[in-house]
Amino acid sequence: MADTKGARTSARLTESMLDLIQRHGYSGTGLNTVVQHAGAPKGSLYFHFPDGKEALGEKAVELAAAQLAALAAEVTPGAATPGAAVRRFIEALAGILVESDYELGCPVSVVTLEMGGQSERLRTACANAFASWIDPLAAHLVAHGRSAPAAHATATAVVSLIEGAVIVSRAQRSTQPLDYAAQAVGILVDGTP
Amino acid sequence: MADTKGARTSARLTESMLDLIQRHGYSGTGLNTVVQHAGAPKGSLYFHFPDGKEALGEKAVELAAAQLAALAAEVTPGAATPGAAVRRFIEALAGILVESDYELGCPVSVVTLEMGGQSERLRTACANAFASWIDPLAAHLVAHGRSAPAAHATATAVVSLIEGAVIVSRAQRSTQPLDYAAQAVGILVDGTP
DNA sequence: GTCTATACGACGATAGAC
DNA sequence: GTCTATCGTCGTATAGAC
Repeated sequence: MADTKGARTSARLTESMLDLIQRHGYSGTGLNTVVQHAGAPKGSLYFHFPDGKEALGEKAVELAAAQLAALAAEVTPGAATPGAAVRRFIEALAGILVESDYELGCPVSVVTLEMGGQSERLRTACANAFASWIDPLAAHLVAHGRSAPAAHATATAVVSLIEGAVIVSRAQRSTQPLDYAAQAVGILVDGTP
Repeated sequence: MADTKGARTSARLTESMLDLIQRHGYSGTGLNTVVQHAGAPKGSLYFHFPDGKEALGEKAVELAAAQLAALAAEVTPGAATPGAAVRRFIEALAGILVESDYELGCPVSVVTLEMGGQSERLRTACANAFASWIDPLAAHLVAHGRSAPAAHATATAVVSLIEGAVIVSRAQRSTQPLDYAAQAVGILVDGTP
């Protein structure tokens, strides 16, 4: 079971990195804090992540992408229209934001803004994370009759809108911007207010 | 002219802080780097900003708000519709992004995400910055016949959309997400694709 | 108003024992 | 695989001369 335990330590480190990035950003998150938060042995960090902080950040971004995809899969089935599905997703995000007392922001956004110009590895990870949200949504819109180019454009705008609304909501400590984003999504995706 | 020189030093420090926050985030920007970038005497920092980094960050956020308002005032007059005005603004942002080789992100977004949960002072400064963009846009929409609540909702969504599109554009090193945002703004604001 | 010097902690990362 | 100890650097902030 040595591998299993090692894998769990690695996973806990990644989860802690993700949680702390959401709260304090990438540069604001120290590796000492990460191992402490994970309850992991400090000496194990560079065993599991020989490339150091950058590799850990990359895994955290990938985990964030997977977690939000899972949230979408959990919350959207049964929605009447694509727009309704997206609005359910936005409501779920608003719930997370309120539960955390507006301390959780999007880790992909903040890593993009802090490290996009300095680490090609992290910038690519963030670009892939955004694509992992845009592409399935675009495919869903195509399945509902949109042309592929229009679907891609709309899906990109919807992801951008949600991303921005999370930030404005956090700044204002209110879910109002997310609510307005949900309204706008109805117009953009379903064509009805 | 002692005051004038002091004021210029203070202004240069604020401008440098703003520039560096856009590139490396708040935590990633060291005060040593700021004074060096500003060509300012190191000993002068805590004379002009007795409250230290937090005060400097606050001024940088306020400067960012003013600079983007000035950009809007420069670029939007003469537009046929409110949506066309916003689209001109988005094109200007895309130009800045390309000229900087995708190194400049929104300082308000990144400060919100990094420090919103830790510094009430910075969180408030960011909320005020967002409001300073939302409120005039909402007023403009009211002047074009919208009801006040609808105008506020649409203006908030538009600012969120632009904010998010800047981030996604930076991650993808492409202005495409901003272009799609401009299309979506046409639908949301003017009601025509 | 600005200077130099420095306090003091946290940072990421590494070495070598076990 | 994990431990402790530590390296060198950089961070913010302060002190006291001028």
